[in-house]
Amino acid sequence: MAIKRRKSNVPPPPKECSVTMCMQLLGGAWTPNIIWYLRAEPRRFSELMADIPGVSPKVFTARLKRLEQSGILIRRVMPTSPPTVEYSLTDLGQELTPAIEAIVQVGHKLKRRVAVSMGQ
Amino acid sequence: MAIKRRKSNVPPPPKECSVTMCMQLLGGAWTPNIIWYLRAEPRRFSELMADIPGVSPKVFTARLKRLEQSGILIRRVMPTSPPTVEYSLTDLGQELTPAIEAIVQVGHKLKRRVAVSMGQ
DNA sequence: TTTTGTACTTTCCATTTGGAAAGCCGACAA
DNA sequence: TTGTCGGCTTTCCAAATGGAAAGTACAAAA
Repeated sequence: MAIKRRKSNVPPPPKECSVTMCMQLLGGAWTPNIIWYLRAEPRRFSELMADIPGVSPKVFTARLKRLEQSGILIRRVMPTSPPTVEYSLTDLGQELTPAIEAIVQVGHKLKRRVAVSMGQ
Repeated sequence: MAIKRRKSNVPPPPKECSVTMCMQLLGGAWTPNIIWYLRAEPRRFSELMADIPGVSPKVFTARLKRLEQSGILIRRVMPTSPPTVEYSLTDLGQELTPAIEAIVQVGHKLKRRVAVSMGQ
């Protein structure tokens, strides 16, 4: 029996994939965490790194650099001694916070699922 | 000059990182695309794979399996011949669609940024 | 009996990722 | 002159990732 292939009536299949483009930013280790900790206020390099235990300076600076180049965050060198560097989200970066909030929501439920399935 | 380390007054630092937990699901190649194409209606294996050009069957089934085991989607074998398999989002999976919509939004703007910077 | 269709699975391999550890730089304090 | 601080950078390496290509299983149609 032949099966008819249903045509998709899903809205617009994103042209040249916006999803993929944005996920190449968010995808690497620690990236969403950085945005999460910057969502309320600017934060310094060492503060942010302490917020996110486990990240190495190499990966951490790589992420910050990529996010800056993509216009998600801004890097400001403060005229202190020794110089300190402050990172903050741009408007574009702020648009990602609802995404990360939804991700956190689902993360919570995933944890409950695991907890429940381990409880029996 | 010593610099005072500002204490974070960001809300709750997610305990045992919900962000990271959920990103291990969403992180792999093609994962958000699968959710995107399932958000409106159930869809068959080969349909979904055609929706997402470039994905290999190996990676594709690996993603579907992981998403099923995490309770993001449901796999139903239909009593046809040859058997067909239909995938659909669970309620938990539906909670991810706002996240992916926000990601798409930012993806659009990233593309415009690139387009503009190439135009001059 | 051979072919077709659907949904995978397996093997192999190059590339990418990211962790650990150590080093670097300029300014200032001791 | 040596040490300290903040913010990185570099090197090395093991593990994870994902693509290509081929194979599998089962039922039905030809």
